Amino acid sequence: MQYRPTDIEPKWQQRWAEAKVAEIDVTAPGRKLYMLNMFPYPSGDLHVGHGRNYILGDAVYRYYRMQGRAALNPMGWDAFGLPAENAAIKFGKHPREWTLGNIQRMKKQFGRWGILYDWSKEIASCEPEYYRWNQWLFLQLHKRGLAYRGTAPVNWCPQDQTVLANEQVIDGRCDRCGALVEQRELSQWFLKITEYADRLDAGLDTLTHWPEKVKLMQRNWIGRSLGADVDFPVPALGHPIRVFTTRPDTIFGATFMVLAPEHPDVAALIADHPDRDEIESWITAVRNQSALERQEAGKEGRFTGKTAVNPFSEEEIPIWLGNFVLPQYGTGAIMSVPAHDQRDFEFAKQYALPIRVVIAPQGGEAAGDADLAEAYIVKDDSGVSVRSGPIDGLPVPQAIERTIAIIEERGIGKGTVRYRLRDWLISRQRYWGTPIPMLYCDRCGLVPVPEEQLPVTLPLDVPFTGREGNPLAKHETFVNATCPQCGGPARRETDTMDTFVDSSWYFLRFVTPRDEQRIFDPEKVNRWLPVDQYIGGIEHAILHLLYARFITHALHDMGLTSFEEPFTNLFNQGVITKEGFKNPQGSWVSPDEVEWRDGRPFRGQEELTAEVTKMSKSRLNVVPPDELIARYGADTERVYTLFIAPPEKEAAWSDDGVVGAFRFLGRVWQMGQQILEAAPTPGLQAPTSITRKMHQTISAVTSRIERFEFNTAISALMEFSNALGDAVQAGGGAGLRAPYEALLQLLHPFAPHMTEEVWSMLGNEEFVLTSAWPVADPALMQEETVVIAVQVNGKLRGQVEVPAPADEQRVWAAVDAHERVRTWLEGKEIVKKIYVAGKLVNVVIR
RNA sequence: GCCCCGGUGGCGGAAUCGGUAGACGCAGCGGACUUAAAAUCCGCUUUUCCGAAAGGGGAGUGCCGGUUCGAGUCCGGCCCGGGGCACCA
Repeated sequence: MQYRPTDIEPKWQQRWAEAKVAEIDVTAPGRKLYMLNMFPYPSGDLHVGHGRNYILGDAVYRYYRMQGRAALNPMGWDAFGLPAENAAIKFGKHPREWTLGNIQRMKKQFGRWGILYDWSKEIASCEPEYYRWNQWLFLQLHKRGLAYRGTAPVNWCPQDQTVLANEQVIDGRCDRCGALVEQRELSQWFLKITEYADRLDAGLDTLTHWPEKVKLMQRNWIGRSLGADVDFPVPALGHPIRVFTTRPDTIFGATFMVLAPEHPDVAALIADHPDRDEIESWITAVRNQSALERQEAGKEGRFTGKTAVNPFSEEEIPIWLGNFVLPQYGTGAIMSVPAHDQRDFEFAKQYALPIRVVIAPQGGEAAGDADLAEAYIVKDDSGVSVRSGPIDGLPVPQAIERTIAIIEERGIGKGTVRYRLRDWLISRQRYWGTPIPMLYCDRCGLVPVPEEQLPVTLPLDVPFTGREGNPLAKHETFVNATCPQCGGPARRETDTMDTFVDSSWYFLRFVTPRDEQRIFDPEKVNRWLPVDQYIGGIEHAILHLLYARFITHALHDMGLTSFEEPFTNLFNQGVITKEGFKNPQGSWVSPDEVEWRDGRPFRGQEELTAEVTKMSKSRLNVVPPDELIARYGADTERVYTLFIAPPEKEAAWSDDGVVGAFRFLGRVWQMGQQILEAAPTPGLQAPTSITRKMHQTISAVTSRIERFEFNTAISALMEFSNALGDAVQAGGGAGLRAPYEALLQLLHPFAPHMTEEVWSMLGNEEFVLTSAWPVADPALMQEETVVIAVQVNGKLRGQVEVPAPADEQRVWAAVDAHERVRTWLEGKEIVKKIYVAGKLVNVVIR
């Protein structure tokens, strides 16, 4: 019988769905395992690039099931968001309808891949039964001062007509639509993630099973800096201006001060300046610049005409305004040390401000003030302080420490830790999101919606006319409400929440998804969380994972959970790439239209350029799974996807490469038919070499799955299958049933349908419910012979085989018995014999 | 600019501890089966030299140097590619 995946796959998929094999009772006993793939945004059809994430997760889940773990593997939908709204404007379809339709299609696709999820726990963030808890969470945060309304310069996307979080601005552009982001001063809702900056930073040290790369990205994002706050007296103001510096040791070199144009003292400083109007218009211009424009403008500044007093050198230093000083970081004011900071150096050169060298190389001469071509920057003890009074001669680290001590003794400041992290802006002026449960009452001001009135339901009857701001704001019955405090008229908040709020706690909801009384059942959540294995794309390394960690810490502090960190093991898979084609105008061309001439791609007269990029609809380089499955089956796609490359790496999809996986599965299938046909021969054992290979393979595949090395796990299975195939070829299937069944078991997480079918043909009970993971016997893994390499002067001169286990006597006997090797050794003095791991021995001669 | 990660055949990649580099797969070449094609199966496949063959020699993991009996793997210095952050004081 031929291997025909299309005949067998739908049958098993239906069987698994009917038997609800992945449904798990969260109160059932057993050693728990919480597996989770990041829940997707339901954007529509899935392609093979998306498949990698889910196929990988399913393989791991099936493996742990076979290991007997009580495994929870739920799935849901990150269902709010901008694309649904844009689709509504474009196609005239309600975002809800569009979203739910996509969910149905994607769910079907998961089924066709043979992926098992516990659908009884499905959640969609756009449903009131989910987002009411989003609102509840917001109220708890508000109660604790962790949600607040504040006015701040914010990122505004003119295209999407909404504000963006800092995390959503990439190279000064909106990460959704690519429009240049503008700065606007707006009153918005924020979550106070900065309150947790220190714990989010310190917590990274406990995440020992997270990729170093992700932890590093988070660490950089949080941006912890140690330094000092120092007050510089300003006679003209009557109060000092506080600066933050990470290099207090260079304070004797601080020859001027620079304030951000937004600094609160600026107005007072320039009040009597003769060119006040010019300075003010310059400030306005700088404030209206986007972050990108501000940087591209280069360093610009204005002199306020006032001075501050350097508290260490006691000199009067000029106070400048500078576009390169950020209002949001530190105190919005800096002491400038041009000799030892490149930015200050450039500013000093531009405006001819004094430069003073106060650090010299250890054991060397300090550079002359006028001689520097760039700032001299040393942060370790290869630099020492000079011309710095009480810290003269101290290496940099000690000089920093000493200076902070002096600052604190004199009461003019203190050692400080500062973070780059800013508060999380969650207001969105969009319709398709969770309404923020707040009211504006003319009499009582800002009033939270009482918990018992939740959910604040998102009205469905709104018109989608296009770009006129948030349609919610025009919905009369939504906007007009009653104040719960005074009973008077109130206006509802019409901003909705950033969808990253929805995804910052969804993994907690999966345990008790239908609980109508509370956000989750703490007892059950404390049993199942943290998530044991979280799997998703590297693009979430900062945003989602940082927000989820923040909310989990906050819920812990509310006494709702016993854990602070949500994800114990994290795995980030790499993207799938494919060749795409661009015409000379730079737009993408469908591969169907490409003609190859002399090995170069053309469309008509236009020569195209080929580019390997991330698989995506817009680049016209997606491979839809349907055709692939119709031709080769889902098992082939699964095996190929996992075999293609190490899963954390980027991988280029090759249509040619797929057949290798199909052939492999076909051979395993064919072998099954032969074994089935073989006459039963009682007492006949598999050859020792096959048994040994079986145990070696069990051991290899087990450890490789646990380490997420699926590509080599599959290559080990191919090797075993090749060896078993040779044995079947040589002696028929008789006696090979046991190793063959082990092969099926090991292959099952990767190719569940085919292995299930053959398993049942062999007369076994249903695989997915009953089959256990095989165990390797180390004693039976040992090779019977050990190969010994003989080296002379570092050159390999021959190999001899020694019966295992190899000992010295046997090695020399084997060398003697090997004519060629013996010839090499004759007359030479043996210097050293090295035994390695009891396996390979080199005899070294000099 | 700062930080991080890589560089191995025509290609994807393998090589738990420093121990026969190139497993496994794709593509390619040769062959079997077939009226033919597809499918399938078998063999070869880093490179170069000697040899009719069996077989044997040399070189080889981005470059230069070091440690070691032995280096893709460890150390130092470069070159190239990718990613993250980006005026964060």
